[in-house]
Amino acid sequence: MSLSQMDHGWLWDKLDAYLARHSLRQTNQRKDIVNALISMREKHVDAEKLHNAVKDLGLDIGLATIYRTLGLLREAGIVEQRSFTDGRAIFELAIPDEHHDHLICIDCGIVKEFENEEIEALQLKIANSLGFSLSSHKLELYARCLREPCPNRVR
Amino acid sequence: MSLSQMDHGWLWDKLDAYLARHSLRQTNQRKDIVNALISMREKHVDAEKLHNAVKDLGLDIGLATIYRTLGLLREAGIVEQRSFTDGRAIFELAIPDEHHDHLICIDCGIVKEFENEEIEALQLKIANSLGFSLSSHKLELYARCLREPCPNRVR
DNA sequence: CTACCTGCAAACGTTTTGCAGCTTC
DNA sequence: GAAGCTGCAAAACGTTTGCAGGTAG
Repeated sequence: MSLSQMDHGWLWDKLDAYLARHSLRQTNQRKDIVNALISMREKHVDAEKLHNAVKDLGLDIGLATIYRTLGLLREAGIVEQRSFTDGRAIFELAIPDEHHDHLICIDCGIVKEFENEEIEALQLKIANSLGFSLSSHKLELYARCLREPCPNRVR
Repeated sequence: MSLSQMDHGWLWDKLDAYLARHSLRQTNQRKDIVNALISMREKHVDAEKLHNAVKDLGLDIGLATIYRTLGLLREAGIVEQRSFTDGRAIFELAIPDEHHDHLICIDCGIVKEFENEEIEALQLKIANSLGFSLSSHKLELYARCLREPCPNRVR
């Protein structure tokens, strides 16, 4: 077992369990894609970025398989799917007990993560008061850096 | 001035101001699209629904113009663009001082609106503590009706 | 040997764009 | 009459799917 596999033991366990439960196969492509995903610096990746990361490891996997595997990982609860501003889907490892929300800079697009228990509690309360049981939520803050010009700006 | 135009005076003022400020033209299509948007029962519409509403008024406007006008209305601060679960863009009138967030039923897709000052205040605090000035936010709760089966379910 | 999986290319649904003609100012 | 605007059709975009061949269990 490689180092990165050790760091993410929960992930491989979860994947194995999901595959077994649904009578799906362990394939090299799936392992390679997960390894590429783990090794990426960026936490928020889209299918194309992941495809490139896989290629950079010298592997040749079709984009369709990337999409199919990301869908599988989402169903298995291993990644979360988001969307932010543009149309494309963004995926992120769903590390157990590490829920967080996102603040996105409207100048440079940088994504900061934060946690706030108070807001989480209020969300539960709101859903209940409307007669619903909360399943998940999406909270994104769009904001501008207080220092001008934005120090993260690239363009 | 029609009744619906009276009800939405702020909107026409805002549109006129935006058009003037950017040296853009007043056209029948733009007025017709805004009127169709105002007259719709559904608060959350996509481009196709709006296109159909326009057609139902006996008007013949191209889908491309619907998209272009919705983009203009967004830039003018007259509508807000969202996305919810599926890929398509959803638009909603951005009524001044009537901000709200959304709870979406994961069974039937019905959208409930809610407001919560406490959460809004916490968001401001969080953005500031991260060194940002909050511009806008998106909060969506995905939840399941407490009564089974979901009374809103259509399928 | 029976699912299941993959790569490829084609299809998909939504949104954008190039262009020729028309409208607004 | 110059600058915008529109409709149309075609293109673009990210994503999904059908299929023929390959692979895991």
